[in-house]
Amino acid sequence: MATLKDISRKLSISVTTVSRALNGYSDVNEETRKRIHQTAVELNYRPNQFARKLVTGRSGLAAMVLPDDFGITTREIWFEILAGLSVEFAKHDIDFVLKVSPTDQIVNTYQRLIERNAMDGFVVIAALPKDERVSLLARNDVPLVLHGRSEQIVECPVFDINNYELMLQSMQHLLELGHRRIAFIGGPANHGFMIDRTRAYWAALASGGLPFDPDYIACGERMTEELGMVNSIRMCSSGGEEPTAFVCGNTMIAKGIYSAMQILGRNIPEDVSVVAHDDALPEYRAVDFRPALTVTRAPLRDSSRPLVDLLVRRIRGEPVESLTEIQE
Amino acid sequence: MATLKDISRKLSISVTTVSRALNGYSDVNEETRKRIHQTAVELNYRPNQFARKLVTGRSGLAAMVLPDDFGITTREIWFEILAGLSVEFAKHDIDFVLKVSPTDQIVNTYQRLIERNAMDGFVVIAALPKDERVSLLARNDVPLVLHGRSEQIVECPVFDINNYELMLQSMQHLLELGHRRIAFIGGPANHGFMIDRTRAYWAALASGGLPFDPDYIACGERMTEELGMVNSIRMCSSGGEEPTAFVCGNTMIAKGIYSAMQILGRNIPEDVSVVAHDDALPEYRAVDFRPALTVTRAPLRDSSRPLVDLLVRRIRGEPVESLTEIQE
DNA sequence: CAAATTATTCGAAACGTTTCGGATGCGCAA
DNA sequence: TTGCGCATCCGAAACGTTTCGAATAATTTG
Repeated sequence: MATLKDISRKLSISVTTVSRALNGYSDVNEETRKRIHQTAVELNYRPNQFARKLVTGRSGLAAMVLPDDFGITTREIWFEILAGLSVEFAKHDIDFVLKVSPTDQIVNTYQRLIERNAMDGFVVIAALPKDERVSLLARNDVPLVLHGRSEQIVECPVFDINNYELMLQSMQHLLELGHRRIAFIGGPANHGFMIDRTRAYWAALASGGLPFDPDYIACGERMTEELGMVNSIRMCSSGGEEPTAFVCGNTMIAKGIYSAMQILGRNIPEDVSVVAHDDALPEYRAVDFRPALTVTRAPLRDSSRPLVDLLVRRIRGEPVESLTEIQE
Repeated sequence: MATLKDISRKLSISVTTVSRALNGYSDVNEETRKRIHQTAVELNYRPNQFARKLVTGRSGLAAMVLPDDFGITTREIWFEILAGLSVEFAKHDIDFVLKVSPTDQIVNTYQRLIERNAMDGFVVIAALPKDERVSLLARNDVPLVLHGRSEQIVECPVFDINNYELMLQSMQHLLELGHRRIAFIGGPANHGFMIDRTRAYWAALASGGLPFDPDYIACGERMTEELGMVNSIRMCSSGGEEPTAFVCGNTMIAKGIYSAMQILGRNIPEDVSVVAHDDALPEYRAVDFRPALTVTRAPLRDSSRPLVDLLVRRIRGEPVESLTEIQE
């Protein structure tokens, strides 16, 4: 592998100047810079990341730690997130490392990673209102970016979607269609996004002059087809009045409801309407539902880029105040 | 972060000795070694990977590059593989980096990674008989481990299952049950494992004195439920004689066949038998099939460890001849 | 007892960068 | 002429480790 020294020798120019030329400093003559660039290409020079890290403190590595039981979501969704992050980080010349850890060891894993000091930053998905991972990282001054808002007042960039607003939209849509019994099948109750959506659900009901029926809301640790299926069947066969519409936390839940309705012999959209938040996968895209599914969109794919951008800017030292982004 | 120098200073022992003590060299007194270890713990010392890399050439990083269209398999399967690798590499103190690349850029991605010289090794899954990735890595002397055999004579460790033998078992099982019309729904025709299985399929037919009917074999780039569904329906409704048994490339294909048979009103196992190779996911485990699915087992989960072990040993410089492992 | 061996320790160089603090030469104003 | 500012370049130190070669002291061997 060619090194700075090789270029320096070949051109009889000091290593310093070569380094500064390649890094775009202004105190090197345009002429020399050109020659240096040229020989760099000729010799197929690639900077040694490790030498660089040694002196700058940057490693060109970012990581995500995830639980081996998938936490709130599914393999497919995780993969989608991972793939997106990998691609986006690559654009910034950062290698993306994946750590899978037993669920009860997550914090330890972070601890070890922090101590080793080998990661430039972390992506934390599905932050809890009070999140131990977040406070640990923040305490140690390790850059991180959050998906989902956290109550803690930590200085870190956050990317989120406006869950309250999106939920409100879904509800209003259904209310306008004349629905009076609207069920909500969401996700894990303790997560920020679920709290926001539930608040919006209440608010919409209230604005429509409708009562809140606790039987019409379902939470679950994992937002899967199964969750949608099981809960919609329960709601439709409890003997009480059946809901005429469902709002779902994601499209997989909607898929589950579609199956359930088929089993129960209900027709969509004649007997029951289904709307969902489309955060999911191409295969689950709303357009592929028969009959079509109404959605509020904010696909996961689209969140990788803002997440990575925010983290990179944080790593570069931009002030955190400027680094919160809410997608409407 | 504490460094060797900190320990050295605190104990008035040279950096050299501290380093050698910590790395388990034999030329340091047991007594001093103990003291050094102790202060290392006290100071919470962690070796700086980058300094180490700079001098040893090892980075503590291993990577896998995968296509953004998932190649032959699905998100779930990829995730399962990734998770397994991450866990296993962690045991060897190696960080696992994930690179997702546009399918037509895969080789370029490898090229860049090789040039940067930042990875200790690579895992290559689903090697083709003549695989450009493999030859590129091998040519550049980069350690890699292969899942699936490659025709090329490259010096690299290989982990594989005995596809020929497993297929033979499945077929013999069905032949013993008296089946005469056995269909095979496999995977991508150009892959080594598929070639082996097809050979075994032929051999088994021949040994049972049965003719080979090209309508009874189906290949497909992606081994999904859909593949199983579409092809089994086609085979059962082509007008000709229907197969009485299916052998599947994996359990997802089997799942698709189960659905198809339900749609067509065929009963398993009365009307048709299904056996599969169980390489897949916990949710697709054979025991969960109703009625039960007969399988030859070699789950993906179990392959992470041998893959990682082989790669690590290769990186450490063990001779390659000893590094091929075929699971029966 | 001298010589050879062994056990233990260490100094210094090396890995490939970045960066601080000058150095040099030149043109230009005073 | 002197002094200043500017453009351009460079030497040397530093980052934290590993490792080669040698030094020292202790022990064994002949």
